[in-house]
Amino acid sequence: MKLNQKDELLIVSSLRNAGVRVTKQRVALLYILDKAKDHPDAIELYKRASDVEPTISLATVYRTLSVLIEAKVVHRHSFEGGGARFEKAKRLHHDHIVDLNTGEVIEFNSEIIEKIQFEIAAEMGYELIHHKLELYCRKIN
Amino acid sequence: MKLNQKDELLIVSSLRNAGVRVTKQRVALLYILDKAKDHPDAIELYKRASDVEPTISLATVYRTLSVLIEAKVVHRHSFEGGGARFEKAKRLHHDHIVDLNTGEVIEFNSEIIEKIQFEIAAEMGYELIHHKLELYCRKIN
DNA sequence: ACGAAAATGATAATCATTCTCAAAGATAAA
DNA sequence: TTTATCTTTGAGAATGATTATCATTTTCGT
Repeated sequence: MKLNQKDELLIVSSLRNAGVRVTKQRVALLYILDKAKDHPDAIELYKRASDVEPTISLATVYRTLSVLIEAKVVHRHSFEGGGARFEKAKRLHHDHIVDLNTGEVIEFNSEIIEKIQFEIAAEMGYELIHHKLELYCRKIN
Repeated sequence: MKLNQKDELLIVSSLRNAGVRVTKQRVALLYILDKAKDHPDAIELYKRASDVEPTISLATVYRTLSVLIEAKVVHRHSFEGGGARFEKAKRLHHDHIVDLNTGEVIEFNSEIIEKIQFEIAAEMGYELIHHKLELYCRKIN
């Protein structure tokens, strides 16, 4: 699969903006992450990115993920019962519901919880930098 | 180190209560978990349990942890930047603040957040089974 | 105490992730 | 655009955590 010029420009400027060198492997991976509607693991990202840029290797997928996480462009998750999964950072923060039956991951966000978290951290003498909230659930019915 | 008879009886009945067979290795590990004030990883538990029961192996530490987690007697955590860490389940649920500078883990709990979580899950058509909330913080001052 | 079923230690195997290093590629300056 | 420097890459080896294997030992209801 080939990515169009408009997508390519956006991705390239994201990378520049993140202060990292632009390579075709990085463009392919970030493109795939941007397009993903789920939360893939490293192997799955490798497969998908290989379709765009066959010269990418698994080592580079891991290296690039580390770089993008460092630059806060990508988030790493380690939900129960499995390896690390990744997603491109979005404008607004969100947390996750994990369906214990299907493994599906759904996003949600709660202003109230976010606010209380800040208060709790402050009360205990801490500045909240970031957080993770995972709700492990089963579908009703 | 040797554990006294009172401790031993308590641990043995915990194991019986959890519906698992009682072995000296399991007693040693659960004793160590019960005594721990921190959140050790498997190797650290292996070291500490070896002191009580030198015949225990690392494989048995992992196996027993799985058994105790299945029985809901132990919780597994995977905080950012490190392997799995374990703690004995307590009466009341709690969440964790992770000090990004020291790695120290502090427990807290918030009735309000717990309540909102249930509401959010219900709103989205899910039954909340359990959850994980981790606040990554830095000490103020 | 007996016997079926389960747990154990030692070690091999697996799995995800990181490291190594020579070659290729990206960037900035000329 | 050519060059010089510094970074990134692929391939595969290495690592580290966790799980599986299997012969032997232990548990526990009878």
